[in-house]
Amino acid sequence: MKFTNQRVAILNFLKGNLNHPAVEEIYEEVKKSLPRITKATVYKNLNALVDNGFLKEVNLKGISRYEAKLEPHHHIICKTCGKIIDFESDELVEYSLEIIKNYKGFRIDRVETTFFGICNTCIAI
Amino acid sequence: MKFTNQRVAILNFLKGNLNHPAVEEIYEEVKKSLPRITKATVYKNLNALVDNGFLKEVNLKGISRYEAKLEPHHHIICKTCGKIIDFESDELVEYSLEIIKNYKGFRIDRVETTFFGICNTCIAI
DNA sequence: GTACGTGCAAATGATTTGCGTTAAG
DNA sequence: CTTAACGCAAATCATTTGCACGTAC
Repeated sequence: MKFTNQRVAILNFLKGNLNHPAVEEIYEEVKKSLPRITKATVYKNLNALVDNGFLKEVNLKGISRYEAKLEPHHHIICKTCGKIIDFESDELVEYSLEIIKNYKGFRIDRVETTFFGICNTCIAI
Repeated sequence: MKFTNQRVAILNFLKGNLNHPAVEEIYEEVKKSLPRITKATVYKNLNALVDNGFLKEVNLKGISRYEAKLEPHHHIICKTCGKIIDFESDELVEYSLEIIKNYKGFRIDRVETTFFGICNTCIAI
């Protein structure tokens, strides 16, 4: 995989953004430094970066969102505004894998927990 | 909400199918008993049934899939063939909610764990 | 009887593809 | 130099919408 300017710009933007942005936002941001980039290029690069393990994809309501945080972790999602927050708990990962250990029929290699609720901002409104 | 023939047919099909089918499959199946039904109607009804709590939606790789199993449960997904298996563990639900209990900033009301791996069928191939 | 649902066709929106050109290694 | 990636436009695919007609309640 070649590390083109476009790819580096996308990676750098995502390394500094913990909000799990969707394609549109990534495109708008990267366009500031690379005005000739197209959305198709952003799509191709996001797919390549995910396939090569540089990014993780989170799908919410049919829309792909991306994060550069590669360590196993969990997500908390606000059902009202759609905000996604990372939540780290190795303890929860280990407990989940322990629970599934004796399940026959699958070789499990990854686990993720998703919490749903309402964030404080949306509660206040 | 009115319980039309179309809605009942969709609900009944999903109550007898644990494979989390996508819209296309639901449409093809329901069409057998209601040949004049359209895919738009299936979409509208699936949305209505989810909104009214008769179905749950599972999104995998940007495609919506549906299940009639309403109790909190977890999913095991085969990364190779995409098969989704239900996995019940009240213990895991409780443990997860206990872990998140002291997290400030969200009022959590639901949790789901997703396990990823390879199913025995795909391992054998 | 009336509001809600259906069927049809057309629109939308996210994502992908084909291809000639460009640049990374 | 050679191959992968870019940019552009067109295509694809899931899903939604508008509206006249039909039917559950």
